Amino acid sequence: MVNSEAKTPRERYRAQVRAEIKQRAWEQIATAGASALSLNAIAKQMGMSGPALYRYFSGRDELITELVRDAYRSLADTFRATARAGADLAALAHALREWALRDPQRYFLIYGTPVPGYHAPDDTTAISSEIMATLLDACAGLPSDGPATPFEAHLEGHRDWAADHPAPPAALHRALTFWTRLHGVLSLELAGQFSGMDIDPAQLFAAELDELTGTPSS
Amino acid sequence: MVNSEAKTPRERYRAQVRAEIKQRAWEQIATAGASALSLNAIAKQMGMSGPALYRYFSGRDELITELVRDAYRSLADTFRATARAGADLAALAHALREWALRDPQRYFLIYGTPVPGYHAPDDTTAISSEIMATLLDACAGLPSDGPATPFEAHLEGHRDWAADHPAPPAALHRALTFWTRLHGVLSLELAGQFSGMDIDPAQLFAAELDELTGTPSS
DNA sequence: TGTACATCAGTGAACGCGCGTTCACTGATGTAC
DNA sequence: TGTACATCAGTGAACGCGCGTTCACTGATGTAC
Repeated sequence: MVNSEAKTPRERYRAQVRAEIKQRAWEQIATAGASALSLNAIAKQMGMSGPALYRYFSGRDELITELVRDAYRSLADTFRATARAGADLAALAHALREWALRDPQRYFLIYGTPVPGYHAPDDTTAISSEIMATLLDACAGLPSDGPATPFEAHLEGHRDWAADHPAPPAALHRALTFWTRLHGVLSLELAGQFSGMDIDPAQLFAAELDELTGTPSS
Repeated sequence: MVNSEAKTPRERYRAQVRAEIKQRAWEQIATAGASALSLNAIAKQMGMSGPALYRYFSGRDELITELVRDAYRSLADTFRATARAGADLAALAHALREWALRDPQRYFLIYGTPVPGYHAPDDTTAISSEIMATLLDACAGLPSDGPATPFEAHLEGHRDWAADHPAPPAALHRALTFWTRLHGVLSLELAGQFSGMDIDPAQLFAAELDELTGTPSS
């Protein structure tokens, strides 16, 4: 276990090729969506034969699973880094938006239309609750405005998710609305639903964010 | 043009088979998602050969386009009917939720992850703004709380969408947040994102709705 | 009412395609003595 | 330092599959006289 970073040239090469496969996969997803991801196409792009990829991934499913995991990890890391540098909701919101805009299909791979059959691997739910935990930390500090709502009463009983982060119902509520409202704007924006009407999605996003943080107008 | 409803037996039969094709297509989409829709599979289900379907649709694309159109029409009709029977936002919200829950994949076909290449046919945007118009009517009657926000100032200049429905910026704003917030909750619910944490999506939906209508607690 | 013809739904064979995946193999790279 | 061997990346052929789509055709249904 000592010096587990030490890689033989072969290991280094393997990691490098694996990385290139994933990168091509992302390009393909960005271009034609996740359902169009094809091992053979990736191999052709890399100037290799199709079966060669089976040295690096046991099959298409493992590759997709890996991409999903990486996407979650990337978002979780972005959140963590943002939170570390002064955790407030606005910063998290903008980090989220930038992350989503950088690669819309990556966002959709996580939060988009689910494929009825497919079930995400178990460890992604762990990363997902890590994201939630970061969000909860940022929500805990805020003043709770107004009395507890019926929904917060509902949350009172079931606050055992985001495991080691017990939080008051008001914070849970805010974290949830942060998530759903920003996702609402973001996903419709990325899907191009605002493109007909001339609305600036960034401003709608900002308006929703203002209402979440209590800032009347930034 | 007189009596355009009068159908010959052949026309009746054609319409019937067309309808069955679409119905099977919906079943297939509900089961395996839109990307898995296959003409041959539909034909097999109906006990016909693949090429037979080309009597009814010029190809796979036309079928999908038709399904998208029907989905928009269905939602627009639901909204219209709801609005006619006493238009308030809560009724529209519940109509939307029920419509989405009845067939999640139909909801996602419209508001879900877009396929990078595909562009919806033009007439769907017309139906889409019909939906928006209904929503705007329901928003117009509500009292505008508080002063105009920066976002509403932004809307002031560009309120020419939802064509013949000029509306004050406050109503536009409320219609947009109605849409994005409820979509936020709904799409995450339908995607199963709440399934890990034990939250009742219906209550979260209700909480968001309450905040939209100004009801402190229903 | 009966016959001749046109319309048209549906078939079966075929085309070309790309997919995921397996298998036996070649040849280069690394390891052990 | 040099030789013998093991490891392993990548190839090419092959399998079976399902897809969308075309085409020439059969046979039933409807239409016109």
